[in-house]
Amino acid sequence: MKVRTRFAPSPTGFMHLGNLRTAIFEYLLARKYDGDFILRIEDTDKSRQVDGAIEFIYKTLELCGFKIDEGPMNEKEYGPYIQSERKEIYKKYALDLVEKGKAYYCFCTEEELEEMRNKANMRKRPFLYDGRCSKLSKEKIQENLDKGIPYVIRQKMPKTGVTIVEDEIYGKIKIDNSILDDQILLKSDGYPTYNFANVIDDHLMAITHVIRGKEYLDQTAKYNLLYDAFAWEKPKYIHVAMVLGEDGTKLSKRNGDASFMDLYDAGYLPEAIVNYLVLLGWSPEVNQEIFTMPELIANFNEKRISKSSSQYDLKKLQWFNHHYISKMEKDTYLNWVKKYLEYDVSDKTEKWVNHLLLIYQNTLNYGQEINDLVANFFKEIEVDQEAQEFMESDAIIKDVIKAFKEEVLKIEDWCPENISKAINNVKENVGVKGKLLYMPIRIQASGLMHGPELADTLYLIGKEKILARF
RNA sequence: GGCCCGUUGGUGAAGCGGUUUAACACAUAUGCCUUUCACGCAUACAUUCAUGGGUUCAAAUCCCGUACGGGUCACCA
Repeated sequence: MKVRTRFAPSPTGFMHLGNLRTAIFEYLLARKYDGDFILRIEDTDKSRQVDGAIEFIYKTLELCGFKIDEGPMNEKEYGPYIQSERKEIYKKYALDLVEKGKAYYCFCTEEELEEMRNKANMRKRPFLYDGRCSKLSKEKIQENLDKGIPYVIRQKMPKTGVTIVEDEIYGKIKIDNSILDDQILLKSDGYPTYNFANVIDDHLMAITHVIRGKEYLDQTAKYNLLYDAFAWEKPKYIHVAMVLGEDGTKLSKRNGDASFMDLYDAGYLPEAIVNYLVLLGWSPEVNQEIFTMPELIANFNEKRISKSSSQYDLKKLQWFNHHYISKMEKDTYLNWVKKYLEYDVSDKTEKWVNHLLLIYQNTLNYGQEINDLVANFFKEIEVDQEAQEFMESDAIIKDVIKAFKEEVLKIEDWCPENISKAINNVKENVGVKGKLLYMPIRIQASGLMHGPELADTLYLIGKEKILARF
């Protein structure tokens, strides 16, 4: 049987890293077995719709390098791939279950349910629907239907026994049937519930492996009962533990935790993000951290997904990103990093800009950081206290400054090579070397004690400005 | 509260009964390199695997209890 996995997000226009990681696992599993990767949009809650969300999801997955074999924007035989367009399908299957006596109409109102809930609360018992509507006579049901009374369809759950859930990661989980609610399959607005739509779609779309968050582990008992009711074969379940934020709590937009797009906009490369995320809660058998997509596919083994949740660590992501940036081709790097440069460089030559950006390729952690790194070349000189103290630490420093200015005046072709020679001449003439030679020049020129290669720094500042500062 | 799951360092983690004095990586610290600054490189960093007990000649690895953390109990996904 052909392996088919699916990524099934809600169209909220927001993709947090836990979500993306699930997509990565699903994608890798599909590719590893030469299977299909399907995108399905779960929009059964009309109130959470966001315009353009589907395009957003496509864009995100595309940036990550995932090829979607089937989905709303490239439909195949299993469509439609948007749940709101499959409304009639769910209804048909829900009714089918009613027919078989495994589900029933429920006409209970919000108020009635509220009352039951309160009673349960008072007795400190979890609320379970008492199944009163399952005892309605055929005639009464028809009567209610004719009157147009709103209804939901609920699944009849067994009251005794246990349901076994088999998960590839967690093994066998036993769930007591007595805690299972007669779950709603079809809501009164005619839309299916998430759980129901999932089972129907996964079966109809021939999904073989369901990868999802661990928070669904308990719910899987209900899924299994549904598969049993239809006498359908169950997919393999792979529940994955959560990704926690940097503070160890749940990832959330509110906590300011980054989403994929936030990171992308800040200048994190998708391949770095993917590489980082795949190693959160999964480890390969080989001792290797940097992976290309084909390597990932070859090395992926769903059995090695971790049982415990893992904490997101920006520093490590930065390390991956730094690595990928420094490995970029020169031209690719320049085109990429220019998107993040916010300074006005219209009065500079392209040569100058490229030189500036290139010297930071091995330092840069993320695109937007270029603005911090480069800032000193766009503002007036400021000498901090430490630098000031250094300048006063030795009498010879004044001679270095003076000698260097003389050397600068002699330079005709202003380039890093000639600047290096000038520095060397100062070394010979004044008789200083090392820190005492380099620091005074650096501080006098830039105000800072650190920065890129000195000759490059001076070159970029420009001859005129240097002369003015010395 | 009931039920389910988890617990190896600041972080990601390997290990799954004996070549483990717990791999590797990030972070951190120190040093080296570069006549400066970064990059890079090297070294250090858990006497111990939440905790108590048990099984065993031998346990991070198996079993039980406890603690802690998380999840779940909707006409939300």
